Amino acid sequence: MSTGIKIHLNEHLFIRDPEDTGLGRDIIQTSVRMIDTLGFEQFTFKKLAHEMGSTEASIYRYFTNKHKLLVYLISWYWVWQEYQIEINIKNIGDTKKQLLKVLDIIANPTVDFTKNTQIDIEALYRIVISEASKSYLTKEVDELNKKGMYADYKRLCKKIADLILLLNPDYIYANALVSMLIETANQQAFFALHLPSLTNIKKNKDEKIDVSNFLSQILFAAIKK
Amino acid sequence: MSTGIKIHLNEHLFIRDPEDTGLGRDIIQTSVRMIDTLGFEQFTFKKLAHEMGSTEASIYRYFTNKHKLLVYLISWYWVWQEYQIEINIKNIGDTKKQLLKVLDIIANPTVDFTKNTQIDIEALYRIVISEASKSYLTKEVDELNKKGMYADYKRLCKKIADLILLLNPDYIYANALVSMLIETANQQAFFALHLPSLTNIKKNKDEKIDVSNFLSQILFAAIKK
DNA sequence: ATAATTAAAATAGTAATACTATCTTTACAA
DNA sequence: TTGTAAAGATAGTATTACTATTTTAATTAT
Repeated sequence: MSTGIKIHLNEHLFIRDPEDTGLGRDIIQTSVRMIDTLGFEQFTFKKLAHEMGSTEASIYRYFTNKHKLLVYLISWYWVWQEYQIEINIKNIGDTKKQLLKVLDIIANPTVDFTKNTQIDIEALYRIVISEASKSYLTKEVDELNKKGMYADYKRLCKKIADLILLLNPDYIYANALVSMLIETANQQAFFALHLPSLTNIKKNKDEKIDVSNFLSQILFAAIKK
Repeated sequence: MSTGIKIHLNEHLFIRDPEDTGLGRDIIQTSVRMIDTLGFEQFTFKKLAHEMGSTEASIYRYFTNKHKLLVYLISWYWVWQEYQIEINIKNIGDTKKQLLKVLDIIANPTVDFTKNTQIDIEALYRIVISEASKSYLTKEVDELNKKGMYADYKRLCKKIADLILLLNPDYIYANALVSMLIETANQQAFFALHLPSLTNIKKNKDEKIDVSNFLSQILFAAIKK
């Protein structure tokens, strides 16, 4: 399915496009693994360079700093999600069923997808759960937003909001509802793992967390006429 | 109303209780102002010490590191919120009206409250909006949780969930709903300020952001039988 | 085939961060 | 007056987050 797709991202996200070179792809691959295991705060370019057998200076030719690399990775994820959603709903006629599928993909992104050769999607999904909000929760947010760094996330939200408006054109909170649902998907997954008393979602038999029922209950209750 | 209340927090949150000494209170007061203006990443104990006319070493006698100080401040905020909620709903008979008041307090915490002499609540609220999730989005979360560092937040959520269960005892997602609503209140306020296309909430005439209508629409739609 | 260009490695260095340690001064209490 | 604890003063360390420079290797253009 997603094997070999090339994801092109806003050029402000990097200095040199990491998709273009072996070293660039290695930076992405290795940083995903390392941020997943170390957490974003403990992750450094020095450790990354050491792990890759490269140098700090080489990495700085691709990304100005580790925060930009995080923004890049999260953006990559949203583009990948948009693609997954697109190919999975295009043959569904009913808008309500399309939305159910969308929520399922958002809540269970690593189920039922073909392995991507480049990026460890399961690790990236864990990064999204724990670190995604740090990509915008920064004093730089307005500056970065002006440069279009959150465009991929915003486009994904808009597409889903448009589906909602198809079902209920009078609903005035479509954008808020969508961003809430996406953020909630990751947040509740985090709570299920670390602060279980804040949620009702539990691991199922396969040790997986499925927030999609909660999300769809909220969504369809909210937009009911 | 809240003038002079002394808020007592889990003793694992600090080394020496900052409420006990002048220097301690100064640390809290000044750090709230500085984290608000600089953002958490740019804020350091060195800058704080310099601003206070004290020394780094002195601050380290109160908090092991700046992250713990953040956890302390956020925890302080939830205790303060719980208190605001308590005194504001105790004379309301109807549970539904109580919940509406709760959402109003969560969404508009700085409206209609008596000034606290110690802490700049408006600055602290801005910190909550931009930095609160960083208090738990860390690799240390399980360790900190075990020590009870998130107990105040969890207790607040539980109290609100109990109100919801009073209205609809069969609702299976009460905890998830509450944590979603609280997180959403701050998130949508952030989006309204910095990523407006992700929300439908706009500043009103007084330049204030009021998410409470959105929250109540979601809440009551979700728990409707 | 050679020269020109570019990528990346190797090395070095700096300012700031996140601490830790120690010693002195001050204050107040026993 | 002596003891104790808080806080100030000072110093120092390892790590972080970079920047700069030089060298080597690989590609591409002529």
